[in-house]
Amino acid sequence: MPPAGDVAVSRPFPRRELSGDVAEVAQRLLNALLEVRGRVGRIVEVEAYDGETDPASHAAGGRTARNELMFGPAGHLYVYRSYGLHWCANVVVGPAGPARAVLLRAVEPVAGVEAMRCDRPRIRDDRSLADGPGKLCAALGITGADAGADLCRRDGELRLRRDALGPPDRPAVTTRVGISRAVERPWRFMVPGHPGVSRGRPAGAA
DNA sequence: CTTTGGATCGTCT
DNA sequence: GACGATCCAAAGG
Repeated sequence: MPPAGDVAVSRPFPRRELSGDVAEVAQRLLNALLEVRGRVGRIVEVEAYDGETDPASHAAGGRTARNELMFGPAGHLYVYRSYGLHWCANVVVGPAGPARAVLLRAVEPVAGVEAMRCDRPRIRDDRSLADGPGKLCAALGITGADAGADLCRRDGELRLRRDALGPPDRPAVTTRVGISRAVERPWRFMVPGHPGVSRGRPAGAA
């Protein structure tokens, strides 16, 4: 039996499932596999950002050089630098035009864990390797050089995959983390009961 | 367990 | 010139 998360028993994430209501697409991405040059994580926490209609989105102010990728076709990677220090990764949601995207906030490491530990030597507990949007990129090795990558290709260095484990029937939902506008929208989705979700407190919480 | 402050720089006002 | 879709270590209960 192959180990859980083995990309050999997975298939490309269908691009058509990455278009439509951004909150629904976000939930569809839960439990999908993200493979980056041999390292694999299972997506356990995401947030939806609804383009120019969403005051918390990077696209709220319209098209700029930074957010350009968000306006493009579904299935590509939008990467940005947070606080001048950390990389954060989004899956662009279709159709092209509205700048919808899903922020990947946490993955459970399932392959290439040695390489992740090697890149993050200060992390003692494997549960903390990728339980945050910046930590996820550090663990998987995602940087600005990966911006624009097509995650739905069979042969890419970065691939979004689906295995036998589908999205949860009833994902956990809260408001989004770390934002100051549109804080009331319940657009953070998590695999229920999973230990590997980020530490951030939802916006709008007491 | 929780809270706090520092790091650090591209982007847009 | 201000502000982040953050992380970490240190200090306090």
